[in-house]
Amino acid sequence: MKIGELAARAGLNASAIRYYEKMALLTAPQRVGGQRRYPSEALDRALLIRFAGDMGFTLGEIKLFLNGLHENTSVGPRWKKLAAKKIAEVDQNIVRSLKLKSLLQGLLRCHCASLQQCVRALGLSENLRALARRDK
Amino acid sequence: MKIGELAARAGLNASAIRYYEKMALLTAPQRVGGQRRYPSEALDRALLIRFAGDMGFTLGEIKLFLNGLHENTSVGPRWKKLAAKKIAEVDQNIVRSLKLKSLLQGLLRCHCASLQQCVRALGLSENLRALARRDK
DNA sequence: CTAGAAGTTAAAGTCGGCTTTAAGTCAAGG
DNA sequence: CCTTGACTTAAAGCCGACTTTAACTTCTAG
Repeated sequence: MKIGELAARAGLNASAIRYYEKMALLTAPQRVGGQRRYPSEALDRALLIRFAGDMGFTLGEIKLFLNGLHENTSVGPRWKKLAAKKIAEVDQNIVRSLKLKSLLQGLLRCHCASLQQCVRALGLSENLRALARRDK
Repeated sequence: MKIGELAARAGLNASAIRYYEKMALLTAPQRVGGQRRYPSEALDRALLIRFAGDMGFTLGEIKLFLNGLHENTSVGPRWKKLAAKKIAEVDQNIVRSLKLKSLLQGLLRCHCASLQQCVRALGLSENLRALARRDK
C-alpha cells in the first residue's frame, strides 16, 4: 500500500502520516524506489492513532501506548498502569459529559430572560464550582 | 472583585480573563483607577466559560452560546438549535468514550504478544473503521 | 515517450488558546 | 513617603498537531 492509499483508508492526510513517522508513532516502512510501501497492519495502527487522537490523546500518550503494546513480552505492568489511568480519565469524561448534557437540557427548558436568571433558577453556580477540574 | 480574585475563584489565570475580554467572551467591566472591577455574576460566566472550554468547546462556540443567552428576549430558536446540536455531539462523544473504554479493557485482558494479534483477537479493525468520524 | 498524478524532503507557516515580557501605573500597609 | 504586590497595555512567544511550500523525483496510463 502506498502512502496515499493508507491515508485515504485511515481518513488521514498523507502529510499526517509522514508526520507520525517522524514522531515515531509509525515505523518507517519498506521503500520501493524511495516511496513508502505499507503492510496492511499499518492501517490498523493508523486507525488506532486517529481514533486515539480524536479522543483527545496527545501524540506522546499514543506513542507510549503503542510502544507498550509492542513490547513482545506481551502487555506489561507499565502499560497496564497507563491503560488503567486512561480508563479512569475516560470515566471522568463521561460523567462530565452527562453533566454538560443535563446542563444544556436545563438551559433549553428554562424560559429565563437572562443568564443570571437561569443560573439562579438552575443552581448552576454550585454545579459549575463542583465541576472544576483539579487536574490539568 | 478585582481580576486576581475573579481569576482565582474561577480557576483561571488573570491573563486568560483579559484574553476572554479581548475575544468578547466577557464584557469589559467597570474600572476603578484603570483597574477592572467585576460584579459577582462575572464569576458564573467565567466558570461557564472554563467548563465549556474544558469540555472541548472552542471559544467561538462558547461566544455564540453566551451571546445567545444574553438576547433578553429569552433563549431563542437559534440558540436552541445550537444547543441541540451540541447535545447530539456530547451524546456521540459519550458513545465513543464507552467504546474507547471497552477497547482499553479488551486490551488489558488480552494476553497477546503483539498489537497485530490483539487486533485480530479483538476484531479491532472493524471496530476502528466503524468509529471513524465523518465530521470534522 | 511523455504528461500528469502521486511521491519525496526540509523548512516554514498556521491556528487556537493562552502565557510571557517589557515597561510601566495603582493601591494598601508600615 | 515608600515599598511591595497587584494591576495595566501591546506585542511577542509558545505548544501541539499538522499543513503548506518549493523544488524536485518517480510511477503509470495512453
